[in-house]
Parts: sequence; C-alpha cells; structure tokens
Amino acid sequence: MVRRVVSANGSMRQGKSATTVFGSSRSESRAAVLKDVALRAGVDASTVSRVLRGDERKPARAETRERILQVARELGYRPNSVARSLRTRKTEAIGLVIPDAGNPGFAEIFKGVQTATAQTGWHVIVVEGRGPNHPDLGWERLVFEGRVDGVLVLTASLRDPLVQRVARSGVPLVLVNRRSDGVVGSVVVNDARGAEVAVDHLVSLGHRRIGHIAGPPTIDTGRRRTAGFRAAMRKHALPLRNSWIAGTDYTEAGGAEAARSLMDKSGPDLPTALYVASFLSGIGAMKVFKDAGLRIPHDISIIVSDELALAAHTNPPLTTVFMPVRRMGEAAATMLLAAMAQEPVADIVLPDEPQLVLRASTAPPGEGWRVSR
Amino acid sequence: MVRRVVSANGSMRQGKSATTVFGSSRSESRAAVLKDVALRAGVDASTVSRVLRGDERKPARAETRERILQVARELGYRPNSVARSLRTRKTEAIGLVIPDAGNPGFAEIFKGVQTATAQTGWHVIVVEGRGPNHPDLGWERLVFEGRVDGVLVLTASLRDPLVQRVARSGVPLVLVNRRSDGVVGSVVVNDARGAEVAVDHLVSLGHRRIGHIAGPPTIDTGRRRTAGFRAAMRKHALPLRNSWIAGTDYTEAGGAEAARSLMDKSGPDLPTALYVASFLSGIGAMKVFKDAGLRIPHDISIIVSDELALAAHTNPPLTTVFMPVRRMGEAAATMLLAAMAQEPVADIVLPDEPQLVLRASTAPPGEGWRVSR
DNA sequence: ACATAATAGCCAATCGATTGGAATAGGCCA
DNA sequence: TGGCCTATTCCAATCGATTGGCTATTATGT
Repeated sequence: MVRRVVSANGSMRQGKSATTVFGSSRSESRAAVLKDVALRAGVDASTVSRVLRGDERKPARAETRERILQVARELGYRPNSVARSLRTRKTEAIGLVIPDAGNPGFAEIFKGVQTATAQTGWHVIVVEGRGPNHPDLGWERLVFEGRVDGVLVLTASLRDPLVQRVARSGVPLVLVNRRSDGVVGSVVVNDARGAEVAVDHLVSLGHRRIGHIAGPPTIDTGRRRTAGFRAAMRKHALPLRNSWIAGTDYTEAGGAEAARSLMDKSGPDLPTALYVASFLSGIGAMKVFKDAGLRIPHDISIIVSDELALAAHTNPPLTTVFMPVRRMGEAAATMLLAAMAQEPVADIVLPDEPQLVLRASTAPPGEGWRVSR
Repeated sequence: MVRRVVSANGSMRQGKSATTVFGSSRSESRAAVLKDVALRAGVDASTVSRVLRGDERKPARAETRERILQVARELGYRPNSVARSLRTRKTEAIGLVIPDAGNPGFAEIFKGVQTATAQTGWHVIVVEGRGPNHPDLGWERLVFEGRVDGVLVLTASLRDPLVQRVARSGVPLVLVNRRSDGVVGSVVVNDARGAEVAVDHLVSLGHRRIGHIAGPPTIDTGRRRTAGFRAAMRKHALPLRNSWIAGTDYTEAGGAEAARSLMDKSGPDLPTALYVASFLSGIGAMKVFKDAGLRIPHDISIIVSDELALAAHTNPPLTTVFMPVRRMGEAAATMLLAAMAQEPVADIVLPDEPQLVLRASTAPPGEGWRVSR
C-alpha cells in the first residue's frame, strides 16, 4: 500500500455545548389528522378524504370543497402515509438492494432509479445486501414485512435463494445488471456487445494477443462479458489462451490479484492487451503492472468496461467502454413500476450501443514484455 | 408500460420471450396475518401478538406459546410493518437526504449510516434533495407524511428554510457535515484542523505562497475549512492574498473554473501550493493546471481534502487529508437514533484527527510559474 | 303538485397489529 | 364449601385514511 499516514499532533474540540431534548418541543401541537379537518370544516372525514384526493365519483359541492381546502391549508394537513398504506395496501416505496455502496458504478444506477421514481413520487429504500449466504436480515424484512411494493436487486448471483424465494412469493422484483435462474424480469446492458467493442478496438490497433480479466462466474453479467469476449476473439480468428484469462470479483484488490496471477501464469508470454470487465478491477490491475515495471500502454494496453468521470484522471487515463448504466437504472425502475401495476415484465437487454471512450491506456502493441524474472 | 425499444442498427434483442403477469402468481396464497395464526392456533390475536413479541407483562402458558410459535412458523407469518407502524406510531425508518449521489464521498457516509442502522434494524430511505430553492417534493413528503421517524440531512445550506421548518416541527433531525442557523443537532468532522494539517504539510515542504480553492460560502463546512486555512496561514505568519483564494461548489467543473479564475487573477504570481477543499474540485483544478502546461507538483503542489481510494490512481497521485467521513455517518446515525429515543442532542465535532495521506501531488516548491501569456 | 331521479354527504366497516381492561378458570386458604 | 387470588386468555378500542352503501336533500319531469 502506498498510504503513508502521518498523524498530526492531537487536539480535540467540541462545538457549542447547547443541547435540547426533542420531546419537549415536539409536543407543541401534534400534526393535524383527517378528523381535525373534518371537525373544523363541519363535515365528515370521508368527505374530506374525497375532496382532498379529488375523487371523481363522489364530488362535493363547490362551496364545501372550498371550505375543506381552506381548513386543510390552515391546519397544514398532510395525509398520513402509514394509515393510507394500510388501507390501500400500497406503500409507494421500493427497495433497492445493492452489493456495496462504495462501488462508484452504483451511484449512476441509483441516479437512474431516482429519475424514474421521483417523478411518480415513489420512495426508495436502499439496503446493502451481503451476498447470498449471509443472514441478510435487511432486505428479507423489507419485503416480507410489507414495507415496499417491489424491489430492484443489484446483487443477485445466478442462484440466489433469497431472490428466488421473493420471486416465488409474488412480490414484484426486477434484477438490475444481473439475472437469476428461473426469475423473469431483468434489465441488463448489452455486455456481449460491450466486450466486442473493446476487442474490436484492440484489434484495430494491431493487437492479436489479447487477454481478459473477467468478473465472477457466479454473476450473469460477468459470464456474458466473458462470452462476448470469446465470441469476439473467434470472430477475429485470434488465439484464446486460458492463461490469458483470469477471474475476479469487481474490486480493486481483485483486479490486482488477477493481474498478478496473469503474470504468473503467462510468464514472458504476457498478452499485449487486456479487456478488463470492471472499472475498479482495471485500476487495481493497472497498478500491479506499473509496479512490475510495465509501461501502459507501451508494454500492455488496457481497456475497461464502464465509463466513469474518474477514468479521465487516472495514470494513464483509461480507455473505457461506456455502458448505459444510468439508463439501465431508469429502465429497471420503470419496469418495476409497470410490474407493480400488474403489467407483464420480461428480460430485456438495453438496445443502447456501448460506446468506446478513447484515452491513453490503449495504443498499438510495443515490443512486448521481455523482463527476466 | 414495458418499453419495447428498437435501436437504429437493429441490434435490439430480447431475452427469453417468456413474460409473466405478477398478479396471476401473486394470488397463489396471500400472506398470513395475525388473525390466521390466531384462528389456527385456537387463540385470540392479541395472545399471538404478545407471544411473538415476547411481552413480559402478560406471558402465555408454555404450552400455548409453543403452539403459537409452531403455527406461526408453519404459516411463515411475518408481522406487517405498516399496521404495526400505524399502531405504535413508529416507522423504524429514517430519511437520508443527499445532494448528489454522484459525489464519491457520499458512499462513505452512507456506509457509516448503514453500520449504525443495520444493527438496530432501521431502514434508510435515500432522497436526492435539490437545493433549498427547488420545490423539493421528495423529502418534504418523507417527513410530513410520516414516512420516517427522523432525518439525516447532508444538503443543508446555512439557512435552508425546509430544514428550519422540519426542525421546528419537532421531527428529529441531524445535520451531517453541515450546520444550519438555529438548528441544534449536527455532526461534522474537524474541518478547521483538516485545513491546518494541510497547510502545516505544505509549510513543512517549504511553501510560503499558498492558495486555497474553497467550498461554497453558503455551506458551513466550506466556511470552516476556509476559516481553518486562514488561521493556519496566520499561525505561520504567511501572507494571505485574496487573489489566491477562489470559491466554488464541490464539483469537478467547479474546481476547473476556480483554477482558471486563480490563474487569471494571479497572473504570473501564482501560489506555489494549493489547498483544495474537495476531492472532485481538486481533480478538476489539476486538469486545468496540467492543460495550461504546469507540472504538478513541480510548478504547483496540490493537496485536497477527503481521502478516497481513487486518489492513489490519479496523475499524479493526490496527497490528501483523510477526514473521518464514515465515522461521521455512523456518529450522525447514532445521534439520530438517540434523538428519536427522546435523548438530548448536541452539535458535535468528531474528535478524530484528520490524517495526512502523502502522495505525489505535493513536493517542495520549484522555480514557480513563469509562462508568458 | 307529486313522483322520481340525481346529488351531496354521512355511517360504518376495513386494512393488521397493539394494548389496557375485563373475564374466566383453577388453586389456595380458612 | 365459600371466598379470594392469580395466572391466562379474551374483548374491544385504537392508530388514520379509504370506500361501499345508505340517507337526506334538492332538482327534474309531467
């Protein structure tokens, strides 16, 4: 690790020492409820309810309506969503299950989800789910205690028992960037095509010895990127060596490990270019190669999947394949909203073309790696 | 509505064509409720409730208890959280209002919040609030429709009317990394000390002409970093020039703009080192300087606030001041939980020392900027 | 002017769980 | 055997909003 931590001399401060107890000020006046409005407007609560939610089937007299609206405004009335949910059996909330908030790709997906849900007034409960083995209390409860009307799952491995159980229970569920056996309803980007774009680019630069750092085989996205990679290599009639493919999870540490294993397995016969299935892994791999004395892109070209703002600032700046991740989040949320409205769902692959974002980590092959070990 | 999209080049694909309507499978058997368990166990619903939640004051006979537990297990009974919330007037959910999910610092705070809430089983509803002017329907409703028991706000400017309104309404609220006039209950890191650590470092390298890219003056954190910067400069008896200080928001574009304005204002008299109040701004500023032909750190040293994993991979790797951001999220959530339990709250500054993380973007001053324009 | 229809608004049940008070049964003591 | 106590369990109200059914009131038609 590069981190050299220098601690400064100790000091401790505390702000204003003022303290308050919320309970004291809270009771100043409890929030108005439907009955309060009804009483003050001299009508029944049911009438208030109908007026406020604009029930067409039983309109109120214009005069009554005005009076009710007026009183509601005066009292600052807001309908209690919990009571409403109990009666209507709708929470207007969805769950978003993510593997790790630290992964920068997640933020994009979340933004996509927000744009779809914010418009319709739905709320998003975010939970970090920890793998299929863990007790995973968090999102288990979310669903089975009826706190949400549906879930978006970004963590599912191919056979995640919890996912399958939820799907069977009938709670609307959409997988994002994932698929799971026997579960219908997923949105993924065109991973195979993304891999192809990457390989095409490397080939067009003149590379023929191309390797791959793959995602975990338990995750569908990882598999499809790898399959796409293999297909693209076949398309160009290029050799595929097992020693040029290393699997890993979607982390920086995993990428570093994969890079080391690649160097170990290949010896002096390292590929001249690498397609890495995740941004963070790419970062980790790049560091390992540089530390080993390889120059990027001179000795080895690197192209990674998923475009992030930070790719422009790495050393060297990373060539990436932009995958429409935000769109994916939006499409998934839209699909979930549809599913919750009893509409049919399907497994879809976003038709958006992955885009090559050209930077400095790829170039025509140099003389290759000839460092004695 | 499920969008069926057709792309230009006809690469549209659709996965398995199987589709299902959730409604059909859902009704296979509606979830068991309290009454179902009661009926089947031959007891009253109230008894079931007391047994399942382990009510000490009215214990059931051992035999009855076993029977109830058995039936509950058979039926897979889970208490409905909406009904429970209505009765108990507790949602066991909190709101987390963030300015922009794209900011990588947010992920850390979120993780801190999660560690505090996950243990106690509370859920987190995340909303992107858009500034104090916007209609901001999102988190307005969250609070006033009783969907959460409290909120953590990461967006508050010094006098955000919505924040003040919520605080007055008595809904427990804790500001994170922010403060707001007249609102008690906030957790911030020691920004002044962070700035001091940065300046001390630059001074120890031999810099005397030190500039600052500040956060927005409407945000308390930004102000305190700037105040800390000024104090540290005074401590070292170093000159402070207004042309060496530029304000901006916490974005990459803002940082770039600030850097340009700094070069414009200073002319050939640019500082030899810069303390930047946010990671993203630092990235943006660094790019502008490099594009202008400055070498970092030879011509200008840069140190930024907030440590992120990606700082190690920028070009050059960024020297940062690690602020205990995750701890801040955790402390804020803990404080909020306390506030919701009617305990007193205060404004606190985390005592954790900011840590210098030394990398390659800072070095002793070179000969300075002497490029004619 | 009378019958009928339309309209406005009220009543009461409901969603599902919690909780204070009442009721029943058995046990104990005199 | 009668009275009292305690351990269990049941009853019913409650949280706040929604909604089908019903009544009272007004409008319409002949």
